Amino acid sequence: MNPTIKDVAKHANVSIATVSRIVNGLSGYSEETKKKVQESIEALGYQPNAIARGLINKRTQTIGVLFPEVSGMLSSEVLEGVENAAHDGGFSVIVCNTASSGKRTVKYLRLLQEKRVDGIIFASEDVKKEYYKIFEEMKVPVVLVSTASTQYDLPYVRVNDYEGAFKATEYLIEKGHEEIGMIGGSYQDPIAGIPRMQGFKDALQKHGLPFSDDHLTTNEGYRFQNGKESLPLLLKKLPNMTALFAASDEMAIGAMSAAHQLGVKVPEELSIIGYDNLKIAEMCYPALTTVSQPLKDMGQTAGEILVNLIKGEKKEAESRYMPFSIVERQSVSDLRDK
Amino acid sequence: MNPTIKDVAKHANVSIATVSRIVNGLSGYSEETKKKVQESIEALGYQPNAIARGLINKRTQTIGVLFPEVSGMLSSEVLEGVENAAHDGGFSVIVCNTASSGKRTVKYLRLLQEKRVDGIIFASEDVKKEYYKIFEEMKVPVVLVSTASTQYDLPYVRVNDYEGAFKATEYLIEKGHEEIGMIGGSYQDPIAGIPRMQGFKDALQKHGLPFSDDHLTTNEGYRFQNGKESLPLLLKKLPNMTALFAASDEMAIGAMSAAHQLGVKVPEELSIIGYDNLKIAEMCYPALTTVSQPLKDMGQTAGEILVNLIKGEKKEAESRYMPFSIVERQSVSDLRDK
DNA sequence: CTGAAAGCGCTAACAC
DNA sequence: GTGTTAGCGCTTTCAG
Repeated sequence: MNPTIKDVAKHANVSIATVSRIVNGLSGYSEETKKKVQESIEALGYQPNAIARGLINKRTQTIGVLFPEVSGMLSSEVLEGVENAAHDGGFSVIVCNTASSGKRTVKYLRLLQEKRVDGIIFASEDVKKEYYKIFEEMKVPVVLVSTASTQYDLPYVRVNDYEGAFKATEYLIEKGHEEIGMIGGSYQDPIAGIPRMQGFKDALQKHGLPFSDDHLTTNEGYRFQNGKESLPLLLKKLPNMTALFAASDEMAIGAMSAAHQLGVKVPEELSIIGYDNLKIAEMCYPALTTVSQPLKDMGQTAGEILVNLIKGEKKEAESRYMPFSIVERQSVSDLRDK
Repeated sequence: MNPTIKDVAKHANVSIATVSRIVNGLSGYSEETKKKVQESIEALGYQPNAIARGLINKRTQTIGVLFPEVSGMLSSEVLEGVENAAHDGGFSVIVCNTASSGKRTVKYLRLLQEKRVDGIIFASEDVKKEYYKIFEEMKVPVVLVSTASTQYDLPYVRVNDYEGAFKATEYLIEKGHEEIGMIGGSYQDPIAGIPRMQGFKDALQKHGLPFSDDHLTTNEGYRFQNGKESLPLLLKKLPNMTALFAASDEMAIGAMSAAHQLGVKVPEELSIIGYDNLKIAEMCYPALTTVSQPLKDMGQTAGEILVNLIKGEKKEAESRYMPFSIVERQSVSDLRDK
């Protein structure tokens, strides 16, 4: 067995209380005993038991992070940021893969409750009533990242999707495009779906460009396949389309792939702008112009907010809109050049 | 505060021992008291405290996973597999980002030791002496994934890199290529570096093809940039090169990107085969032919082995070579067609 | 079948 | 300065 505080106390000929004080950097002992105890700790290879500590402090120094999918490129960047902030704040992070399943999510939340995590980061999904009830039961702070709750007042860290989509569309318009299509998400998705489509529409309208259902395809997901399948549909509805806004980078790259297959040249015949700025955006050819979400920063910020909330330094959490920007690469051509 | 076992006992008018038995599904109580207790549990919303449990059982039902980089596409797929297996086995997983830093790794290992994790998964890095010493101190099982230890006898889950590289090269040769180059890793890297380069050389030799330093560039890392920078170098050394084996998909795609810029057509003028089969391999254009490592499966398998080790079902861990395969897509052309 | 009590490793009063 | 002691919430003998 690992040595305990008792063993150290015995070895150093002091009481366990003294050892505890020294280990925790409190006051109340002479330099002499301190040295003695530290030698004993060294000699025995003593490591304090965080479990016992947690039992008494009611603090586990651990947070839980829930993702709909841990291997997604979006999630993994956010996770890196969260892990970073947590670690800096002295916390460990338990990852949970909800697989977008309500049952799994509830199961995980219960687990995190039993494990007495000090806080939770909830990513990329809508907060259902069941979840919120558990949050309340747990009485630990919760921070949303890359999502927001339509019904509950929970702090979030995200970018303004409406604005991002609006700007992306305007960017295309500024480049001289007039027949612009969009590969969108779902009208059921209040987070990434509706706002991005609305931003698109409003930008067209503001600039006096027409919008109809022909300008848009909706999709269940935001994956490569969705984009790849959407492009031909969109092209059929809008044969003169010169530019395209995709609601995610994966979709944009899917569309690019479909374009290659159809012999449509990007960006010469079709300009494409994506959304997210995943690592792949700069790896594809032509490199994708896209709306950049500071994914890692978002994770980091969410982690920091949570840590502050746990430490009680901030009572009320401030939600944060993170700045987005348009990263210009090679997938959009300027029609005004001609 | 959350209700404790005491509260439940009081509410149900029984002793805490009885509640404990019922909660843990042990025997020794009447159906009647069981019902009574369950109602109390329900009424109070009681959740057993895993911390207190862990203190007494010396089991936290938690494992730690160390990655050199959590946002890498390789790591994130492995992580998903690990998380899956762990969850199925009733364990939670704490992720740790070592950032390839020895200091950070040691710090994390200490942390995991304090948190009393039941086991560790160590990914993609060589096991240094310092690490191994801590593993021994901790007395918990360790499983390596996507790496192996040259010095220590630790169970691992990985693919045979030498074989993978050998087959990839042979694949190119079978397609009629004779001037074949390689973008490799480092001779300092005994895991992914040397074996893949050796496999490449040996395959050339077996088929009577020449090999010299001109056929290879070495790199510090396996990233997109490394590949992108390597291609021009290689092309200068080996102007007649018709095919290329890259030691990672990222490098392959980097090379592809450089080829596009140089006006070299893939696969018409230059065939490229990668290594890993990341999700991006099918997203790029042309879709990348590559050596597939079953990343998620590897994580899953490593997780299962670790769980078995912890549960004591298997005393000695069997290391596992996972099967690789060549996924044919569009980045390699068949010279014999002409 | 059920309860009392010891104790997991530690912290935090409270004494001396 | 330092030690004693009472728990944290739970499991597990050991009695009854």
